[in-house]
Amino acid sequence: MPRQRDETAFEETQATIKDIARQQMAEEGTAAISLRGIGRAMDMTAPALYRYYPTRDDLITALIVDGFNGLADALEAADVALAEQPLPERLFGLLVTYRRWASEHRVDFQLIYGNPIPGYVAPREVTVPAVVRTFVPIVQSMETLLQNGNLVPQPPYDVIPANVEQHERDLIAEGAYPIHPMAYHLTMIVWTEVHGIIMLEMYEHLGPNVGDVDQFYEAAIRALLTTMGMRW
Amino acid sequence: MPRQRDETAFEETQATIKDIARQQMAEEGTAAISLRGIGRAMDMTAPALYRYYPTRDDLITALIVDGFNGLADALEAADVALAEQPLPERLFGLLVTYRRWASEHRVDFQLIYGNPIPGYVAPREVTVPAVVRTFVPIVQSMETLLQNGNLVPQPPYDVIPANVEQHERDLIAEGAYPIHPMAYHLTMIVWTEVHGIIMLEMYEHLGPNVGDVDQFYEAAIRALLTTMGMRW
DNA sequence: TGTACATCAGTGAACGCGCGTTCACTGATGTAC
DNA sequence: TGTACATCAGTGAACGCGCGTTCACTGATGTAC
Repeated sequence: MPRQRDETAFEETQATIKDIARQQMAEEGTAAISLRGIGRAMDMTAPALYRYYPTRDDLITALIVDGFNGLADALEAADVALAEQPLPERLFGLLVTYRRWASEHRVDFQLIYGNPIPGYVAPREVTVPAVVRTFVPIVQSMETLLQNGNLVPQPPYDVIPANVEQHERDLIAEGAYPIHPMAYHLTMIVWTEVHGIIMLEMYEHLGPNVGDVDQFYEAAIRALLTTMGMRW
Repeated sequence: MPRQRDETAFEETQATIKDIARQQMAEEGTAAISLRGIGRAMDMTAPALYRYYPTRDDLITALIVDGFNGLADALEAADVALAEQPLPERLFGLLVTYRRWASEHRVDFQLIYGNPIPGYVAPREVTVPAVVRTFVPIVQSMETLLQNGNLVPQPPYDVIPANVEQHERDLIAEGAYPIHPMAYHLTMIVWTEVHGIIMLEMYEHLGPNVGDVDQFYEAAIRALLTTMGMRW
């Protein structure tokens, strides 16, 4: 056999490329990602990068997948770490982790949930399964809470609007992931509040208004869960 | 006197430039704004545009200011239109207007609250007063509700976290805009939920999950206000 | 143990492109006399 | 009523730049014999 390529070194270089890309995005915005720029920062010529990613868009896709997986990993790890906690605190801990991950990985979060990069379209077959992973721990936690009676939906959260309920039922049936629509629905409500705070914070709109975002976040989420019917 | 420039025509051309810029952004993303592209669409050469905006960044700033003012105008108009309604429905109507404006002016909303355009920094002295205008109707409505006893903060929303309350008090004192911190605080909580739904919807993350976003939004906001202590 | 060579990672020049901006200019137009 | 001219809007060529991508190549390296 003739000379073979060193898979370890190859993957390390791929990782370096992604790291520098993330660094670039952190400095200049997610749209500023450029192969020539990465090459410059790596003391390599741009064409050399084509050995590692066939195209700029493939690099972006890899970064997006990493993003979703990073978030999912963080949530799954937190879920394990919180296993000893009472169930309500465990869900709360997951939500705190969600925001912490976002603020520690600003670029990845923007890549995943912010404006798309101009001229780039994420391939759905890659991203959809990645998104699902980030939902599972939270939805599952909500489902367990409902089953165990730690969360007893209170008015007006005990009623799901008709169209929404139908849609959520269909989704659950399609996905063959057996949970109660209420678990799904309450997750959606919490998720939107979580995202609102995170995104406003990320673009500097919330900090100036509330000062201590940590405190604001925890109070808002606890209040929301409480009024939904959480028994702490 | 020699020939003078036609102010009306001048402003019309400025407006056309902005319209086409918005159209371009709608098609290619907010970052895709380009003077050459606008020129092309207007059957004009790019340098001609420099008569109307001294620089690309000035055009973007003009678009951002238009955005904030458009949202503020819509809210103020809605506030007037809802004057006959009971106070709680009036606030609710404002919040519905907020989201409707966002979905009818996606580009402007992204420009205002989404990822910043790479290489562009909004001048704060221009944007800050513009943002304030969009808050006033909602905060004022919240304040009136509190004063009239239509909104009686319920636990756990009746307590503002210490640091947050201090910050909000300071802001109110600075701005010399006399409202109760609770009005400000409850506005922040509602505002973050509103934004979470809008931003997730805008980037296609919410629709696939709940189907009927109108219904989801209205139920979520009504539930939030109700659990805060609104007496409809 | 020594040598030929397949395969590797990376280079450097070049392609065509679009961008913001500058500059000297052209031709139209309306006012002043 | 006719003409000179200041000012206008817009043009076209050019600047320097950075981008993604292609291509033919170079030199290193490790394996096979």
